[in-house]
Formats: sequence, C-alpha cells, structure tokens
Amino acid sequence: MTLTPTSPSRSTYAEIATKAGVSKATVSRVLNGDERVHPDRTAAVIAAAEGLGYRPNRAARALSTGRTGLVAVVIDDEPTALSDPFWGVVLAGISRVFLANDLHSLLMVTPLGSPDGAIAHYLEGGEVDGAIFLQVHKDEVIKKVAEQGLPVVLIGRPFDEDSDIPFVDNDNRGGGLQATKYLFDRGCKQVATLTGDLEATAGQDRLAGYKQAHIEAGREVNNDLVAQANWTFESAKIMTLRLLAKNPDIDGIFAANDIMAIAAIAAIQERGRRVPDDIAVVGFDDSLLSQTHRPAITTVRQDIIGLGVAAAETMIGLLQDHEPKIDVLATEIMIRETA
Amino acid sequence: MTLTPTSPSRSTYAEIATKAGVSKATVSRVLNGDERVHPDRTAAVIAAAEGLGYRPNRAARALSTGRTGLVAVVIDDEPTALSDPFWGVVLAGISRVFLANDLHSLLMVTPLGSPDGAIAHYLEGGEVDGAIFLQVHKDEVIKKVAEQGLPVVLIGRPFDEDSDIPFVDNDNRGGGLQATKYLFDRGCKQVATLTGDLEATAGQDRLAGYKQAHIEAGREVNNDLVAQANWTFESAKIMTLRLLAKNPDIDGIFAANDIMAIAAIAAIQERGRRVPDDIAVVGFDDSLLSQTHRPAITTVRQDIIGLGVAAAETMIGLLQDHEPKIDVLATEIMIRETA
DNA sequence: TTGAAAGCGATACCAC
DNA sequence: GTGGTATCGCTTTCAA
Repeated sequence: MTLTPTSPSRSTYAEIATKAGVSKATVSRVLNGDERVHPDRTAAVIAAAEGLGYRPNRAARALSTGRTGLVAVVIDDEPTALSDPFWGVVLAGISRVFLANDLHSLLMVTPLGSPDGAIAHYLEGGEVDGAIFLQVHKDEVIKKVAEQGLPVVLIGRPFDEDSDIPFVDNDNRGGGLQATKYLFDRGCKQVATLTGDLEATAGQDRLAGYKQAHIEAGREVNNDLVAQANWTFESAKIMTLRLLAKNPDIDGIFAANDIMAIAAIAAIQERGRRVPDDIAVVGFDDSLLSQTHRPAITTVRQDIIGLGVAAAETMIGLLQDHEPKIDVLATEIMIRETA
Repeated sequence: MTLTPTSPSRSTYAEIATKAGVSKATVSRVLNGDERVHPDRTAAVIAAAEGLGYRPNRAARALSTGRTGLVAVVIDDEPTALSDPFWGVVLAGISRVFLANDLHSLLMVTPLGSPDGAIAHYLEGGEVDGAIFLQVHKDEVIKKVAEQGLPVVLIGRPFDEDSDIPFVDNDNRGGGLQATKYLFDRGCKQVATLTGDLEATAGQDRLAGYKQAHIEAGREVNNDLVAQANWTFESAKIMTLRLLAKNPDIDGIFAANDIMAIAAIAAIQERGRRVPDDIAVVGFDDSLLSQTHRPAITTVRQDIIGLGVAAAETMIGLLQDHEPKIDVLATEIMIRETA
C-alpha cells in the first residue's frame, strides 16, 4: 500500500525560537510550563507560538519521550459484542475523559482468540501507552499483555479472582440485591430469578445479589426458583414457562437483564397471569427496551457512561504511577410498571 | 500531568543492520518491500528482524514520513448518539478494515458544536491522516476540516446536496421503496407512513422511497397518510392514533424505524384492530427489538457493518489518492409476522 | 544495488 | 536561566 502524505504544514520550535529570539530549548521549556524561564521570554515565546498557530507534533514528542499519548480500547469481535448499546456508551465515557486529558483512544475491534494473536503482538509493540479491555472473556491475552508491563484496565470484573489487574465494574451484586429486596418489600413471597450466563461475572454477581437479598431478609434460597438462562429472550421464555409450571405460587421474578424480563412477561401472560398483579417482574439494564415495552419494565439502572469515565480515569492514574483503585459503581432501581 | 514512560525496549534498524551485516538503509528498503535489494541480503535482513522480534516504531515513521497511520473516527456527543447500537456495529466494521491495513482508528466522541471547537483544531493539526464522521448534523466543522485538505469520509448522506465530500450510506430510499412496495404487493390499498425526523437525510430518503413506490405503482400519494414523527415511540404512537382516526380504511403502515413500528402496533391494538390481519406494519432497521417483539416485526435490514467497511475502504482509497467512490448499500426486507 | 548521512520535531543533558 | 547539541527510529536523497 502506497500512501501519500497529507501536509498541513505547521510551524515548529525552530520558527518559534527565531521569532521570539530565543533558543529551541527555551521554547520547549516555556511550552512545557517550566517556571524558571524569565517572564519576558515566556511571554515572547507564547506570543510567537500563538502568532504562528503552533500545534505540537505528537509523533516527534512520542519519538523523543517514548510515550505516544494513545491508549488502546480493545473489544472482542464477537458478532454480538458491539451491537450491544452498552459498549457505545462506555466508549463515549472513555473518549470524553481522554480528550480532556490530551490522550486518545485507539479503538480495536478484533477477535481476542489466541494469546499470540496480532493484538497481543501489537500491544506489546509499544505503540500505545496502555490498554482498556471491554468485554473480558479471554483472560489469556490480557494477562500476557499486562505481564509485559503495559498498563491495563478492565471493564467488568475479571474471572480470575486473584488477578491483580485493576478493573471497574457496575455493582452487579448490589443491583441484584436491590431488585430482589424491592420485590420482597413489595410483598412478594416467592421470588424466582432468571440468571444470565453464569460464565460471565456479571451473571454470577447478579445471582449473588439475589441470594444475598434472601440472606438479609432471613429467607432460604429455594434452588427451584433459580432458573439458569443465558441473557437471551428464548432461553428466558423457556425457563419461565418451566418455573411457572413447577412453582405455581411464584409472585415475583428478577431477570438478570431486560430482554429476559420481557421474555418472562410474555411467558407469564401466555399462561394467563397478569403483570404485575399476579407476578411482579424486575429487569436489569434500564435499556431502551425497558422504557418502550408495554408494560414498561421496572429495572436496575447502571451508570454506564460512568464505567467508561472510571476506566479512563483509572488508566490516567496508572500512567501517572498512581496506585490503581478498583471502582465499583452503584446501581439504582427504576420503578416503572412491572413491579 | 506528569506521565512516566512505558518502555518495552525494542530492537531498531541499527541492530538489525548489524546482525544482517548491511546498512540501515538496506534494512529500510527490505522492510518496505523494495524489490531492488539482492535476494540474499533481503533474506538476511528478514531473518535478523525476526530473530530480534522486531516491531516498527510508529512514531519514528510518522515523524519521518509525515503520516501517522491514524484516522479519526468522530461521532457527535449527543446523549443518544452512541447509545444507538447502530454505531457500535459501524465502528466494528471500520476497525476491522483498518486493522487489516495497518491503520488505526482514533475514536473521538465529542460535541461538534462550533467550527472552531477543539476537534476542528485537532484534526487540522496533522495528528491524523484522515477523518470519518458518523452522524452528520454539523456540516460546518466537517466542511472546515475538509477544506484544510484533510481526507474526510462521511457516514450518512450529507445534507448539502452539492457537497463534494465522499460519503457512504445505506440505501434509505431503496429501503422505503422496498417496504412500501411489499405492502402493496401484499394487497394493501391504503398505506400510511410514519416518517423519521425530516431534518435527517435518512428520514427524508425513507419518505422519498415511500413516495416513489406510489409512483411506480401508478398511485397517488395521499398526504393525509404521511404522518411526520421523529423516530420516537411517543411521537409515532400519537401520530398513528391520529392517522387511524382520520383514515379508518388504512390497511398498511410503513414506519421509518422499528421503534415507531412497535408504537404503531400498540396504537392499532389499542383501537381494537389486528396486526397484520387488519393493518400490516413494516419497520426499518432490523433491530433487536424487531426480532424480540411479539408479533415479530417485518422490517428493512441494512448492512450496517458494511457501512463501516465501505467507509474505511473509501478512506484508504483517499489516502492512496484514488478517486473517492460514493457507496450506497442495498437493503433487504426481512419478512416476519407483522406484514 | 548499496551505504553514508541529512533530516523529521521535540526533549533533555550539559555547560555556561 | 539559557543555549548548544545529541538523541529518539525511520526515511530518503545523493553518491558511489
């Protein structure tokens, strides 16, 4: 591939130096905020730079400092991944923080398959200062990259409990707790749950919250009421029908996402029962679906943009050698019509 | 902000040159595919490079060539923008093509408000080789940037008819035609439409397709059947109720997106009529909603990932000084339950 | 066909 | 405080 250069010819330190009557070194000092330069010269340099419409050359700086100002944002390229509106919002959060800090996000949508895939290779190549991983399923690659010394932040609690890679996540457990407790408070006696994929930590954590609500309420978890689904409409509908058949006295369902809540409602109505009068349903995500569906879904809201913001801030911290903090963002219950 | 460098120390041309017993210049030639180097030396250089696990330094190359290998992907930072799953998929398409061509996408989610905002400034700064704009509402910035000589590709037909900025888009007009024609073919006599926001070219084009279907079928467009909505559930529901009240003999509705199709169905059912038996409904987007909604929505499918791919390919073409092609991607009708 | 050497633009060390 | 200068890694004349 032969590419021709774009050349919006810009000014350089040399020109500023000449115009301001100082050396390149002084220009550098002023432009990097060195306090020790004489005020007069500082002013002269600034004036010259502005007069020339100076814009720094990132490549030159990167070559000189070894830092690129670029952070990779990696998302696994599964068919479903980026079509989940969730990720777009997370990206917005990341981008917003980075832009304000003179960093840039390099978006890489790619299969994270093998640890020695192109990405690992690339990330280790020093072309970026750090990497944020969305949608963590392939711990291998990430571990490999992190071990190479590249600052890494995960979005979503990693699988590996004793991984020491910093991450940010929504409080999935707290959300599950909130939803289930809300159903209890509403007077439900028999609350079932439709779990997400339990291979995902979000699925695990939401279920853990459901269980914790029982403990806090002094109730026993009845395993017959825990239906393992996998985030999809189909799985949830089947499991709900099964739940209803086996446990006719169910009066509440906590679905680990909104799509499954919708499926549950469909199943409940097919069986001739009413939502929320006979059975109350709470979803998770506060997705667009939950708002437009009739009846509108009561659901757990996550601070999605906050996830991106937190991840970006954590990355900036890492780049400044701060201790990484692990952020878990609070959820909020959105009460609508189904519970 | 003080940042410490990450330093995965890598090998350079100098080392390869020494190891292969040639000069740096020859290393450069070989690694850039210059045919004129003697096969033996070529082999030696390649062997040395592999042996050292050589990875090129993008910054150095950029400094030398004036090209960064980076393309900005800019999306307007409106609350709703990135939460539309559409964009995530487009990004995936772009990223995929770029990664395969050794280019990278710099994601910038930012308000495109004023032409002299930070972004325009940044894009003109020569930090990227080109820019792809998603969600075009603010022609000003884009025009400004393009005039500076930066290669620009738009996703979505621009407002300005005589703009000569290359773009890629779905065939919104063709999709509207397809949907309406399908309703006619199905036997509908009175087909109404719920338009999107007519400030957006997608909204305009889908409506134009609806009208064209009438022309092709030798029918008159009845303006009473054209209800101007704005993509939202609420607007569509109100407009549908109004349509039904005014035109009791409506037997088909083309909604310019799936959410509005769902709203139309809700309204129709509220009025005690059946879908599709009394009134057939076709949506647009083939969104997740259209699949999970009951009844499942018959809708127009767009090649969304194809949009991203086409945009990326067009950009690559521009960077190689090819004539830009304007891509309009075909749509396909997905027949489900509502029509 | 190959090598030497001069940049690209910014940084940072070393003198003064 | 300030200036000179080597340096980062790669590309690209220019000679040979």
